[in-house]
Amino acid sequence: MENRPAQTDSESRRLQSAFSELLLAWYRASCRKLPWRGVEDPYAILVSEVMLQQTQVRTVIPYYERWMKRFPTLETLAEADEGEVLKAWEGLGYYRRARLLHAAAQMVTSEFGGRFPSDPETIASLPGVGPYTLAALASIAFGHAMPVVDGNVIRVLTRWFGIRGVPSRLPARREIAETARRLVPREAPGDFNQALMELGAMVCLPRRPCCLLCPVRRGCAAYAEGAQARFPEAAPPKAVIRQFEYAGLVIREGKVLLCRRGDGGRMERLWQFPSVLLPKESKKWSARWKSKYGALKETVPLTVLNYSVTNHRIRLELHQIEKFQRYKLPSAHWVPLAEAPKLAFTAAHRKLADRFLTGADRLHPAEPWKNDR
DNA sequence: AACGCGGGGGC
DNA sequence: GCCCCAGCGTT
Repeated sequence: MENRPAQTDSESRRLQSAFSELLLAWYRASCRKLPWRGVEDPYAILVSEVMLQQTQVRTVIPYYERWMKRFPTLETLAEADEGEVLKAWEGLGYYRRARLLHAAAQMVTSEFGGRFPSDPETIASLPGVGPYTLAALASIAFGHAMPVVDGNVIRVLTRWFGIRGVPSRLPARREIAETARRLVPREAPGDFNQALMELGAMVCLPRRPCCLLCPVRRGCAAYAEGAQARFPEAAPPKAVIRQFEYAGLVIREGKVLLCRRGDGGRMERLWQFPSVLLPKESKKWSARWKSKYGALKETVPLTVLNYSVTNHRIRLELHQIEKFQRYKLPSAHWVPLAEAPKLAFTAAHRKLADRFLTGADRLHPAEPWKNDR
């Protein structure tokens, strides 16, 4: 199957040469005003690009504003401690991004004397900077003609050029990358790249694209065939894994028992209530909880919360534990209630904390039990 | 080359 | 409910 537009070759070439100019003109006339648009500081651009990895603009905006207020320069970020960095990222997800961004700031400070590198190879060596972020930084901040390929670009190019195949697989991926490379102009590559992404975000939508508003609908293979919905080809969905989490709320003497998640696995270094994760719903959860944290008595069910982590669907039950005997505390700490809001929680446990920790010292403090100290 | 990783928004 | 999102690092 040929991957090219439905027009003749000469017609196709003519339309392709007009593609960049029409797209740029559209972008300059009607792009959104975003907090990082028009910014020249490479650090600020890096922050925005890392936040925008797999995260929608709408979600990123408030985080970006707060972040730049708290860490206005590369140095302030480099000097910050990890807890504060994670707190600023709390709720944004993919928490590894925050730690890699932190590491990148420290690397620029320590290895490049605080001067942000401008050559692509050095930019690529920064933690958390992959092919996309490299191209975005290089083109937007430094004017290098490097092609960005993100979800928006994949959708626009597969539709316009009628590129078949699942984009995450090599044949289609290679063709998309090559197409993007051919299109990116020497002049204003940063604007062009942003224009391509803006088109994908505002016009060439995953479902119900607004083709009548599209500046480049002439020449679009999918539009010509009415086949917008077939591009890009979807990969088979991943199986959903169901899990059941049981968390305990233990409060005593104005302190709450909290755990910090370890390295590796998900949501590294974030805080949560002590909990166990089981593959099945079970009334015997407390036995598992006991072997992990300590003996418990007189539990009171408080609430149920459903949430998801990638392809895991988790039903989370929170139980108040009135009597608790600690004998294992691998990663658990007694945290003063006033300190809990300052810690970075996972989103699900943050919801529990906001609901059950505020003013909790005035409720039912758990009682000492047995020889617990 | 495939997989794991968050959370929210839109329909 | 399901799909998607300005991807990256690891295996």
